[in-house]
Amino acid sequence: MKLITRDIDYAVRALIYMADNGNGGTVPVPELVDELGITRPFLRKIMQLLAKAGVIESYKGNKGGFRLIKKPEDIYLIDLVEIFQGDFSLNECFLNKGICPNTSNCILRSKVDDIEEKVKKELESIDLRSLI
Amino acid sequence: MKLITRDIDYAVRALIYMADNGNGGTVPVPELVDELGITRPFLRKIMQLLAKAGVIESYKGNKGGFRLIKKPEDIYLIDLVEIFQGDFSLNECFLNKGICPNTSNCILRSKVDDIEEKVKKELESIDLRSLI
DNA sequence: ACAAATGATATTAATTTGGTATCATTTAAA
DNA sequence: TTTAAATGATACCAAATTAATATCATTTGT
Repeated sequence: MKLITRDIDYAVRALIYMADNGNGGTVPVPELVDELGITRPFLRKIMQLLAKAGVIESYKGNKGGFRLIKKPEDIYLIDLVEIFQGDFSLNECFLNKGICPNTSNCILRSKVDDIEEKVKKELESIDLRSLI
Repeated sequence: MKLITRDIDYAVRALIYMADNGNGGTVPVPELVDELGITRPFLRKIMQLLAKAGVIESYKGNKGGFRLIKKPEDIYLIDLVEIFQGDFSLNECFLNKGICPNTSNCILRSKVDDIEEKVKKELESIDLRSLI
């Protein structure tokens, strides 16, 4: 089971590179591809998502690229997890689409919910700055 | 991201049913199928794995079935997770098969490792008895 | 002998994840 | 004003994982 999927991992690398090397200006995807060794089309998709989510902003056209909007210390791992995976959840009920007549299993759910809360708090406490 | 996959969920239901209704004797798969609404071939595979792992034991032939070996209070959620998913790990390095020249990302790894440890401790603290 | 069970294993189907391709649009600069 | 270099949007494809099925051999109580 992966907590950090490949797109999140790549997003972290890209954002860290931008924080370190952007100097307030834009960084184009081809530069990130060269520096990070991530394939271009996949990284483009990742950058587009980050832009939609308001973590970076895009500049189209020649000499365009992406620029960090938020400060690294204001970007949390939980944000990236939710951008790429939707609402964070370790839990899910399998029995017949949600109506669970099985009390014992609902205990399982609630225990997993507790774990989920703790993991979420951890992810909320890790900001990009602390990863540089 | 799922912490509890379908096979683990089904295993929990089956084991709880056996603990509640087995009375020390064997419970055949067809009975579990009727009671739990899980498909037969899938449940058989799950039971075989649990038997190989030493959580239950099997009796072949007519009037055969499966019987709990361990007491419910000695079966932990971490055991079931590892039976069906292998060693528990939330972590993985993506960059070029492991040799990671990127210090910043190794910080990410170590932070995720910390979270993993905490989740593992939680899973080690939940036994089947507490789910009944 | 037979029916009812598991053992072992191969196969298929569905879902998710990872990755690619294409074309339109925008923009700086020669 | 043309061109090259970039992103936007979106559709598509491939690989991996997860979920489920199918089949046949073996065992065992009656």
